[in-house]
Amino acid sequence: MSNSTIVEVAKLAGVSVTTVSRCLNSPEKVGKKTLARVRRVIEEINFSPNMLAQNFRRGKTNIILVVVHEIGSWLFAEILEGIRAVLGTRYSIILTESRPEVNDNNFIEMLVTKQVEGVILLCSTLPFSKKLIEKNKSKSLPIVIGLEPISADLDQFPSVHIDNYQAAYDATQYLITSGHRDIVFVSGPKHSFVTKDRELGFCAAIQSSELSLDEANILHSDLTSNGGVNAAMEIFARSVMPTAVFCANDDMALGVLGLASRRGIRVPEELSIMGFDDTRYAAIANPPLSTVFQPARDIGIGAAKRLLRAIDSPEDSAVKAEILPHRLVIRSSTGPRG
Amino acid sequence: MSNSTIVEVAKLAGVSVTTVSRCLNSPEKVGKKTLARVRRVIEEINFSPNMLAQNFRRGKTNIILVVVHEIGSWLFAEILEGIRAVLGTRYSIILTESRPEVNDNNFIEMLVTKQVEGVILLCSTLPFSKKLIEKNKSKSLPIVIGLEPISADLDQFPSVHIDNYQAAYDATQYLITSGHRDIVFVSGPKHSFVTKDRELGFCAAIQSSELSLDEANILHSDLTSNGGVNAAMEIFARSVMPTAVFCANDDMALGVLGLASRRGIRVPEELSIMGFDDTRYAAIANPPLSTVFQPARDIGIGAAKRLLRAIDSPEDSAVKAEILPHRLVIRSSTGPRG
DNA sequence: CTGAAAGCGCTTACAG
DNA sequence: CTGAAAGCGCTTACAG
Repeated sequence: MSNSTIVEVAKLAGVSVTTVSRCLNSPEKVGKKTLARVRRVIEEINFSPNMLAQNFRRGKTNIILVVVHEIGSWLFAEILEGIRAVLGTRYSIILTESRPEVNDNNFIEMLVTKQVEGVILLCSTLPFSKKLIEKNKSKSLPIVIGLEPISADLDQFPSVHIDNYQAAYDATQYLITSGHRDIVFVSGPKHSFVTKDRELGFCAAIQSSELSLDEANILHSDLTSNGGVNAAMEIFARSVMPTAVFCANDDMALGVLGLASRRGIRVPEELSIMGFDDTRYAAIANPPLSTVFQPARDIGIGAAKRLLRAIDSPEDSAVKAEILPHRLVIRSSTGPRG
Repeated sequence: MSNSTIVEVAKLAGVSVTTVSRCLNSPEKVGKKTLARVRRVIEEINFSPNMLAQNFRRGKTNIILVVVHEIGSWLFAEILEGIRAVLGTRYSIILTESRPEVNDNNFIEMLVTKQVEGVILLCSTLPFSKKLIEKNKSKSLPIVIGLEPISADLDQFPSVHIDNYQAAYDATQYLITSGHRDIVFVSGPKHSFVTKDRELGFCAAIQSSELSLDEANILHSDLTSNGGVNAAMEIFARSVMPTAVFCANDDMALGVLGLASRRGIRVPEELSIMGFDDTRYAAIANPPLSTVFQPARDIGIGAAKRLLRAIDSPEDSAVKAEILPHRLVIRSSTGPRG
């Protein structure tokens, strides 16, 4: 199939290859009758242009790179779906994971080698951020950031995310309003920028109430269910237990919830647990998890649209962050202080 | 960067472009001194070959297509990781989802248009299976199937998966041995080939015991937590409840578990619940979910290796299925009949 | 609206 | 071990 080339089509249609090429790429510049004839031939011999040759000639790869922290998570899958929805037909998407276990220091090599036309960053911690900026400078590689606020050196790029600070503030305030006085926040790794913002929001909410902020009430752990379990072990070992735990993401919260139930701690009577993300497992947890919803799909769509804009008109560099709305989702894992 | 070309390198090194090309692609055919000189120049001007030109010239895209049912699931993420681990450096991976909501009937177009060099199928229900076979015939497009047994017309392709029949048989037998007499199996959609095998295994185990197989004890639902909730609603509405539910995957089981707890049904005292896949949420469910482990990562690795073999030596068509081991993982959601 | 011709950056027989 | 030359399948000024 498709060993046929543009010259064959030209021959059969009795036109030049130039004309055939135009029929393919800018049909409006071709006479109606000619166009029809060429199209018929294309149809007949089932011709489709060799994309390899096109890419080469045009110097375009039609590839964009998406860097996620971890592909397995529901959140990223959702964002990706959004990205695909807008980029799907035009670009192929190459995925790279940024977590250290994945040996993708060939990341930069990818940029050179695969010659990607744009990058969407969905992760905060980049070992290679300087390199990236350098690339962006020298080759004007379009970059947009999604989901996470990012290190200061990357804040020159457009981004799409919720107000993590405010969201955490809201969630914390909800817990305070429910009567909780002793709330611990389980944050992510110290270098994580998303969770940093959420941590700040938590602190601010605590301080704007009459409560005092206890440093011991901020824990750092992995953003996984296992990380949640570990944090929970530390919390449950305390002589005086908090009455509420607010986790920086749902997976952690699910981990805390899991250990709580294994330890016979009643949720929410003895302990309220709040997550973040509104992952699909939050709703079916036992008890169903209260959490903060963020519009993952829209984040993907937004990021992709911005990237497209950046690619199509590099000069118009409206570098501003696009803030999407978040929403508290209160289910049964939280309640008034017991 | 890399506006430099092979001819520049040739000029600077005082050799022909042919030689530079050889240094890149078959250095063993080049004299040591020449090679060293050329390499120094390449280093100096930071040259890297234009992959677009290479691909075009070689007629290779270095792209393989992976079709998954749904990218968000832990299982697929794990398999993908396996695939990447073996294909990563050599190929870019394009992902397509096969679930109907995703409008990817451009799938076949992808094959033509993107000119992929191989396909890994991780889903059973293909609207386009005939087309695919046709392609495979006409262009000798290498195809391998992973995770799922597939429709009869596709069984000509190599595949990598567990023995789903036996795994379900084992799980069912475990439930029977635990004293359960009234077990319902929540299967996937009727056209799903994986769950069909599991269903058959379930039936066989029931029949090989002294129990009688009741058609009403086989339900069909979506392979999602929501599908599990729906199935559970039907089950819980029965005048006489089963003492065990075996779900075709973990997400469903988690859904059943969720509804059970909301309805105040004690698990496993009143109801044992068993899943399939050993998803990462199984371990932290409340109570932790008994399930069947399948080596997702190894499935990915196996499938990728086979694809590589199929690409590299098309003649050697050892079309046999590779069966990987499964394992029962008994946690707390199952127990002796109450 | 159409065509002849140059050229994109490589690879690969072929000849030596 | 090395090089001159053809060519992969397109696109794109340029000219008409």
